[in-house]
Amino acid sequence: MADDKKLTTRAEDFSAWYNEVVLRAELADYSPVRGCMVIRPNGYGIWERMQRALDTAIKAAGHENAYFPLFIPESYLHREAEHVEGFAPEAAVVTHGGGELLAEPLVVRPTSETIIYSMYAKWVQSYRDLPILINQWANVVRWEMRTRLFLRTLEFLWQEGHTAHATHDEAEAEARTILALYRDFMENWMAMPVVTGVKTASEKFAGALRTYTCEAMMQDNKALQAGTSHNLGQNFAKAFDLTFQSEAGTIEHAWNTSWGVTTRLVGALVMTHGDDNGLRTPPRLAPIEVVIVPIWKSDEERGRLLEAANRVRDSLTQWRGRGEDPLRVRVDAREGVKPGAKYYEWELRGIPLRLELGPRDLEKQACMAARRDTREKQSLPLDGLPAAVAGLLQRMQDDMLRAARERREANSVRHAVSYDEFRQLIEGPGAFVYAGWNGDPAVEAKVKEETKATIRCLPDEEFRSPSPPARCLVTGEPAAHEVLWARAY
RNA sequence: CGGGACGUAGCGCAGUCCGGUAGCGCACCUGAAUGGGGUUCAGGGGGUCGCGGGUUCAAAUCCCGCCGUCCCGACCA
Repeated sequence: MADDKKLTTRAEDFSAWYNEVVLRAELADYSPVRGCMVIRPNGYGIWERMQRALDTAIKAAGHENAYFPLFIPESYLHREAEHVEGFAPEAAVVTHGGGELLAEPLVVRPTSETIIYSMYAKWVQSYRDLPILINQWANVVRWEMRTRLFLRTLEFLWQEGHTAHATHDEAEAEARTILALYRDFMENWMAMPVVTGVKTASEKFAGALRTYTCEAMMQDNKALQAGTSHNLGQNFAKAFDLTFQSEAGTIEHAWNTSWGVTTRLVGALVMTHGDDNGLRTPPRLAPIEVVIVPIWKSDEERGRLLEAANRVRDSLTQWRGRGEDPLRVRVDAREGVKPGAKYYEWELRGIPLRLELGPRDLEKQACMAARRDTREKQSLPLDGLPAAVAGLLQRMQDDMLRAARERREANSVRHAVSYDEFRQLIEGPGAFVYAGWNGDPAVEAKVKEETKATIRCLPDEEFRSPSPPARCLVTGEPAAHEVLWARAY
């Protein structure tokens, strides 16, 4: 039946809806190996846009790209006590090579701190060799028990930055700089607002001094950690003899940071912006921003309309009103597929703007423009079309961020007055709930146990309440912090 | 690893209780008409019914064993 074509609605079953969008928008597919994922061209195109934007920003912040090996000697993981505890259980280990049992097993990197800092140790002698600011684009493997397309796969793609500095303050500034960079990307490219802040001890990266996070709210009101930046202190420098001679002549351990974002961002995009018709992509991230659908009835019309559609495409792609960022346009000239079917398909795939061009439009020297985000249609004159389209795309970009922010604020509670009320909020539809915390890990654990909610972060200044709660939500003791609670992916 | 469900065409499923020639929808191929929001009609291709064993004249169906997947928990970007 025609019902096969319909998506499960978000309200009915968010998880089923999410999987359907990812599969049917051809972002990804399941691989023969459980928990791994094949990223299809449509999904990889979005990831490439993300990569390009992030890579540019990371380089502008003074970093260079390099590449370190996939295999890490197993003993490296064991050098930092907390790190091995965090990652050994989910490590994939190679025991054989060339048909022989290996003398030392090789771990497929779950993250590259150990291999990278062991190399930095060779490269650094003097404070003059610092800072080292390196980023790499790579894949990593973590043997998760349960997986989910894009959000948690056994293998995933990411960028991981690894820096070494002469002082704590410099490393701290670096970690904060990257956090701000991530937030800028998530908000201004992905149109996905995030709350930034610092993780609690129980939620921080294994081996870090402090972990900073970007927390996004998905449409089912669950939180998703979209990116992290760690001040590693001297923990890895001590484990890998990463030392330098200071200006004063003393031998010091370097201070490290590491930070990364992953293909999870593609999943975050779907769960932030998708609707009951499929994916919505903010124009800046869309591999194709505009699709032109010519409409014809006869062969004579077909030739005329295709020619017109190509002319419109050329006028858009050749326009330079956006500097070195030409409009990304595609003409859907397929025969045997009705226009309506094309509309549904491009909507499912999230193309921001559709231009319908039929005989009636051509007579009026106009075309019909349909926004993916609001599904509003308007007629645009072909004269001056590129500037109008670019303006419309920019407005869509802004509107999507605003809408996502409004949704988050509508589902955020500045602070719960009682633990009962808190539990009701968290166990109900779910939300971001800000509350007072006395700083005791036991309280954190108790709430997690009872409600499945975790402290997402101690939010940065700009996210805190104007009048923060004075008391700990659970114990009633004076509150040491205001924290953000949520159920999370 | 604990609790639950499922495994039949590329995808989604019915058929299993009560054994008797392998079915439906979508997708795909051919032809014609159609074409401004998922076209219609006609024809067609595609299956060791997860694997192995057993019962039976006869097994997708009943019995035994194995394997795999998904969902709920513990772990996580």
